[in-house]
Amino acid sequence: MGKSLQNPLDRFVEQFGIAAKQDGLPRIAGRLMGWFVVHGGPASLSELADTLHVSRASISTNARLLEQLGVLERVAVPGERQDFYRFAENPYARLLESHVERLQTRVDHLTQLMPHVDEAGPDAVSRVQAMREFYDQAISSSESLMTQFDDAAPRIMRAANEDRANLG
Amino acid sequence: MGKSLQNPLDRFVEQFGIAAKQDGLPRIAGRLMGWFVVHGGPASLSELADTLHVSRASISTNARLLEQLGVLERVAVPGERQDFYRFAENPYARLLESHVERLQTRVDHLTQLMPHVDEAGPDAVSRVQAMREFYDQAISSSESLMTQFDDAAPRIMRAANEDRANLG
DNA sequence: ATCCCAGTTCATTTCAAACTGAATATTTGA
DNA sequence: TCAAATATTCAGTTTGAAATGAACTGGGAT
Repeated sequence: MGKSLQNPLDRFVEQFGIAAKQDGLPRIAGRLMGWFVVHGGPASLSELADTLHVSRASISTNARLLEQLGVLERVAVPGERQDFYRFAENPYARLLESHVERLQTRVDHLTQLMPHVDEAGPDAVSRVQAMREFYDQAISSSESLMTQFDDAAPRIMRAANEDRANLG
Repeated sequence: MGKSLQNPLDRFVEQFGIAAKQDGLPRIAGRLMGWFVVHGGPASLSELADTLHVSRASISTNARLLEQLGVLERVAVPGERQDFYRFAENPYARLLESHVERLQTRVDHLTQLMPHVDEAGPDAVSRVQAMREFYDQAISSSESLMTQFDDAAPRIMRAANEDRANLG
């Protein structure tokens, strides 16, 4: 028998797991993300393994993956030896960044292709150019969306200024 | 021995196959799409099975999938019994539409969650709202991008006007 | 009416990725 | 330095989706 899908919170976590697979992430990564959206954290690995009913190894791997993506952050809890993770304050800019990177590699592939595509005829050239334009626009669009969610940009500028000051 | 990755055109097709997997499509669907971007078509199923070295069954299934997504179109070739596919004139608006649909189901999940999330505390409420806002913005962004690639929009408006005229 | 050709469907196989348990490494505290 | 607690890594297993071959269906042509 499967777990109760009655509880709306648990159901959401599972829905997120399914959704994750649709954009190429492991199911557990999605469930973790869903759990943290709801519960926030901080939570230890053992805790998570326990409540999501998966091995500690999977939790470890996938939590680090989400950390890479900027969705989770590792935090220390005073008097505790375990690692704790919590939902990042604002993961959205980072998520868009990863998305843009994926789009960019597509553009790179198209760029590599362009010098050779005329072999396939003039229509091929325009098809490839059209597709390249599409991805370029998609990137611009995502980048401008990023600025709306990016509270890191000001911080970066501040840091750069401080660096400059420290050099003098 | 793998196929020669020397030929830039073939390499591109394979790159597209890999990329497809990253957003949840079968590899063959990606390779098909890549092939059509370059070669345009029309091409018959047998032809495609032959040049991509996959079974006719797979080609059939995946070509129809891409037809669903608006990437390929079935065309008749005079004096030929076989079905032919070609790259759609402008698949990009359709692709964005599918993308928006996926985002929308996420929003739906969040909406279902909202009436129950206060159980998890006030922070949970704001986390969920923040995420919902993010997806809403992403949808708007994709929709406005759609209009740039949508040559159907004018057609729709024209149709609407004609409908109105016919009602009088 | 029958044969042939092409597309689809379906049961089975293949394969890659996810997940796991156990072993290893690392960190902390005594 | 050792022991305990925790995290990571890795080899093996499981799982599920993708791909296949064969059977089935339909639609023309002869």
